[in-house]
Amino acid sequence: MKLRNEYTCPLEMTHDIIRGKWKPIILWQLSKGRKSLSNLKSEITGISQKMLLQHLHELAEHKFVDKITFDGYPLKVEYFLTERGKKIFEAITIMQDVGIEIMLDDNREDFLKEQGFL
Amino acid sequence: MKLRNEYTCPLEMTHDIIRGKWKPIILWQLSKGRKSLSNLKSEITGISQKMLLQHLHELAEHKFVDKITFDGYPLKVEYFLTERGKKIFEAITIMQDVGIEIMLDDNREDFLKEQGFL
DNA sequence: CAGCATCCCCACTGATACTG
DNA sequence: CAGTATCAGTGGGGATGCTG
Repeated sequence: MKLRNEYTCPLEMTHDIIRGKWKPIILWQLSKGRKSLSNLKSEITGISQKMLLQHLHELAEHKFVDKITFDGYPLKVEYFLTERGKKIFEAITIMQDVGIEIMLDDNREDFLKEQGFL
Repeated sequence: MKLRNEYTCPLEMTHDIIRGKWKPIILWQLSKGRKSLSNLKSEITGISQKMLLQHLHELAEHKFVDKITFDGYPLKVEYFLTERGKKIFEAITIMQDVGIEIMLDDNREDFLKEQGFL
């Protein structure tokens, strides 16, 4: 995700970092606890490994997530939210709530029930 | 902003709507009160009229903002946040806070003071 | 002042194949 | 299982000019 050259407002900074298509869902999944790459890949429908890694790197670069690498085979890595990551997760929670509102407006009540969001 | 065909989670819905480069700043500005198009244009540094209108339309389409059109000349229109708009504005406030954190990490304290964010 | 139409570029994304 | 490299499409965003 390319950052702008000039910022007029800190909000723009955070937004540029979060804008990626899969960023919020990644943060959402990580809020549930530590996850391996393959965990995340199987839990996030439709994401490719490349995008997952790319977004994880960008989130890590700005300290929203961090990871632990374990020695030995098979390879083991765990990703998790930093304090900063937990903080914007609060924002993501609000987005989730609003999303439910929108889908209700859109008559997708059945989908929401089916998926356990209601 | 193109919406996906399939959603696995309401969060993705909200995110797709907010993703646009200028959406959060528009919402931020509107949180201060009703604004005309030219108000917004002059307050948001770098935005073109085309993008401003496009993003306002998309936000209106999903009921984050609404507008009042007044009769007579010169033309007068006022944009404002809906209840839903005020709700995600809470999320945007958090993003602003985190943005300040990030800029502090990045030694942009002087910029933040200069702009009145500290 | 508010709003629409067009043209163009580049960044984001996706698919696929390969390495430790 | 974790991670990198390359290539191709596409749609988001910028510039500009026109209309009521």
